Amino acid sequence: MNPGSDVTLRDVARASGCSVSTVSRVLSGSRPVGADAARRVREAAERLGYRPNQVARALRSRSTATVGLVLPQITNPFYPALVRELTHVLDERGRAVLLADCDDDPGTEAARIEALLARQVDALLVVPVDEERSRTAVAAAAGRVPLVLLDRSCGPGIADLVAVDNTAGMALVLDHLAARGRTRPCYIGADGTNSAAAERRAAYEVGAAALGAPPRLALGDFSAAWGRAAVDRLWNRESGPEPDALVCGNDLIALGALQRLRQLGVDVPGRTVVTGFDDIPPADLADPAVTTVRQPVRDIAVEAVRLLEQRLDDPAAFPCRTVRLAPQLVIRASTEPGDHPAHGTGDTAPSAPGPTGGTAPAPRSPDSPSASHSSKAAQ
Amino acid sequence: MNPGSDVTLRDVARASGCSVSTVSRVLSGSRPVGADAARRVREAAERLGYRPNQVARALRSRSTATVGLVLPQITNPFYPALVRELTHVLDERGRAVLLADCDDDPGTEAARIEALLARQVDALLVVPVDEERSRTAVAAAAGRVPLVLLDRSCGPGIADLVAVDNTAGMALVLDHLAARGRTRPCYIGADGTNSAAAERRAAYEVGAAALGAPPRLALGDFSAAWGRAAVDRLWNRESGPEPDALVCGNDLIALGALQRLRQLGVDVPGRTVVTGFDDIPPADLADPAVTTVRQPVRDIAVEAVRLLEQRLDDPAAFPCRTVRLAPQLVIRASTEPGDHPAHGTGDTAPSAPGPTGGTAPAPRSPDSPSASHSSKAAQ
DNA sequence: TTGAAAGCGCTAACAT
DNA sequence: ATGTTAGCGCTTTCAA
Repeated sequence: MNPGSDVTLRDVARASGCSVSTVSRVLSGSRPVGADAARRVREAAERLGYRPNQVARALRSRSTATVGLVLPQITNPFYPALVRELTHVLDERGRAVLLADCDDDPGTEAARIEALLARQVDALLVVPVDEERSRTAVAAAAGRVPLVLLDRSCGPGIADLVAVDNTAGMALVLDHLAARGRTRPCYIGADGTNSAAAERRAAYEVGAAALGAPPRLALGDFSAAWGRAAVDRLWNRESGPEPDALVCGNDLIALGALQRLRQLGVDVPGRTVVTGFDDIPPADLADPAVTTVRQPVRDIAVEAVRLLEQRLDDPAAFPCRTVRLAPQLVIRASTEPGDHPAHGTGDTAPSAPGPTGGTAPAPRSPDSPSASHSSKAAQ
Repeated sequence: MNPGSDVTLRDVARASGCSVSTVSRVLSGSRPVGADAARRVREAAERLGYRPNQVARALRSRSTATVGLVLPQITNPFYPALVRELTHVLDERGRAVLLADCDDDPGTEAARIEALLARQVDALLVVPVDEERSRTAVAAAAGRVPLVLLDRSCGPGIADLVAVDNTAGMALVLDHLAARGRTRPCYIGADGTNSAAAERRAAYEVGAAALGAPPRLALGDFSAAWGRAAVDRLWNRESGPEPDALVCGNDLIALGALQRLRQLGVDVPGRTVVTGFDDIPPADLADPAVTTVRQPVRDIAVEAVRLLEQRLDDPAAFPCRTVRLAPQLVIRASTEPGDHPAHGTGDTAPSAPGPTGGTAPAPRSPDSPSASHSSKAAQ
C-alpha cells in the first residue's frame, strides 16, 4: 500500500549488492562513486521506493536543513508575502521552514526561539517583536546558530539585519508631497517600540523639517483603528490647522484613516492626500487606492537567505551586517486625482530606481563595523 | 558563552551520578523514578543548561512532534488567521509546524508533501489546491501519516476534513437578502476546481431557486480583479436587468466589486447590496464595510488538531470523518444602510447561533460512512 | 526502582 | 572506488 514507508539504506544496499556507505554516497552525492555501482543503487532505490530519513541524516550530520522563522504576528498583512518568498527561496535550497508566531509578545517569542533551537534548526530568521524586549532572547539565540533579523532591528551588533530602507521610503513620500505642493502634512504613526516604527517616525521628522513643514505627529499603533481615531482627533478637535496630507506609518493606518475621512466627507485626494507604507494587498482595494511605499519583499527574502548561508558556511567570517533595500513609491489615487481610472490594480510610477540613501540624513544607527549596504541587492 | 549548546544526556548523567536511562526517564517522564534521584537529575540538568536534542529523540522514538502544514497560497488573506490558530493550538501540545506554500500548483503541492514526509512529520494538515488534481498526492500521503484536510475537500473518502459549512453560510446570506426584499440577486464567484468554490456556487443556486430568484451566475476566480470585471460585465452590457444584490463567493471578489461599483457611481447598499464570504481582515476596512460570512477559524483549528491527534493515537480507529462548522453572518454597511456609523469595526448581528444545516439541501457529498457532524464543535 | 546495552537510520572516519 | 566500523543523542528493552 505504501512502499517506501520503512525502506532503509540497508535494504537498498542489500538489493543493489553494495555496502551501505556506497549507497549513502550515491544518494547524498558526497563522494565520487563508480558509474555502474551508482546505477545499480539508483535502480534499487527507485524500485524499493526508498526515501532517506531526514531525521537520521540530521542526527548524524548535525544539520537538519531546517530554519526557524519567527514572526511577531502572522496576521499582520505584511508578513504573508514575506513568508511566501522565504519559503520558496529556502525550499529551492533544500531547506524547510519551521514557523512560529509570537502573538506580539516577547515572552512567547523567547519560548518559541527556545523550542526551535531544541529542534536543532540550522539557523533562525526573526522579525523581532520589540527593539528592546526581544534583545536578550535574540542575542542568546544568535550565539547558538546563525540568525538574521528581518524588517526590524534589535539594537546594534546583535545580528545580521535585512530590511527596507525606511528612511529612503519616507523621503520618497515627502518628495512626492512636496512636488504636489502640500505644506501642512501630519504624520500618523506608531510610537511602538520596534525599530521600523522608530525609523519611519524619525525619518518623517527630519524630512518634514527639511521641507519647512511644521512638525506634527500623531502616534498610536500600527492599526486601522488608530488610523480612524487619529483622523477623528485631527478633524474634530481644535488641534491646529487642518492637515492637507496624512503621512501614515503603514498601510493599515492609512486604510483606517481613509475610511474615516470618507465618512466625514473629506475629499481625498482633493482636500487632503493620504499615504501608506508597505504596500499590503488591500492597499489598492481601498477607494481611493492608497499611494504607498512598496517593500522589496522578494529581495529581502533573497538577501536574508544569502546572509544566512554565508553564516552557515563560516559563522565567524564577518561582524554583524546590515542590508538596507531600496523601496519603491507606488502612486495611486489617494494622492493623485483622476488617475488610475478603472483597473484598480494600477500602480503608476515606479520610482527610486537607483541606490537608496534618501533625502534626509536620518538615524541610521552605527549598527555594525561593516558597511550598511543598499540598492537592490547589495551583491 | 552559550551553555547548553552541546550538553548531552550523558553529561547530565555524569553530573548527577545517575545512569543515562534514569536521566532520560526523569526528563521525559516515561516511567516512575525515585524521588531524590529525580531531584538530583533535575538539578544537574538545570545547572548545565541541558536541553534535549529533539532530533535524537525523534530518531529513537519515531515521532518528531512536528506536523506539516500545506497551504495553496499563504498570500490568500484567509490563511494567515488559520495559520495563527493552528500554530498556537499545536504549540500548546508541544508540536511544531513545518510550513509549505504551494503557489496554487498541484505539482508543487505534491513535491512539498513528499518533502515533509521525508522529514518524518507525524502528521499533515493540508488545504488542497484542487479538488481533483490534488487527490493523488493527498491520498498517497494519507496512506503514510494521519492527514486532515482543511477548508477544502479532495473527493470523498480520502481523508478527514474540517471546514466551514459553506451551504449554511450561503443560506444565511440568502435569508438576509430575502429579508431585505432583494429579488434580483446575482452570484459572482469562481468556477475554480476546489471544493469550497463548488459548494458555495451550488448552495447559491439551490438557495436562490428556493427564493424564487432568477438563476444568475458570473463565474471567474476568487480575486478582486474578477470582482471588478464582473461588475463591469453586469453593468455595462445588455446582460439582463440590473442586479439589486451581488452575492460574492469570497471577500476579495466583494471588495473588488465594491470598488468598481463606487467608481461607476452605483449606490451601495441603496441600489445594490454586496456580500462576501470568509470575513478576511480588509472586509471591514472597505467603504461600505462588507457584510460577509465569518468562518469559525479558531474552531476549525481546534477541531482539526483534535482529529489529528485521534488518528495519531489510533490511525485506523475511524473511517474518514467530515466536520462542518457553522459560520456566522456579519452584517455591515454593504447591506445595511445607515448602520455602523463610525467605528468601522462594528460587526452587527451575530447569527446562526445553533447547529448548522442551512436552508437548502445542498451538495454535501456522501463523503464518508461516518456522520457529517455540524454545529459549533461537533464535540 | 535502576543500570547496561542495544539500537533508531544515517554519515563519516578509517580502512582497504 | 568501495567496504567496515563507529558512533550522532536519545529511548527502550532487558536484567538486576
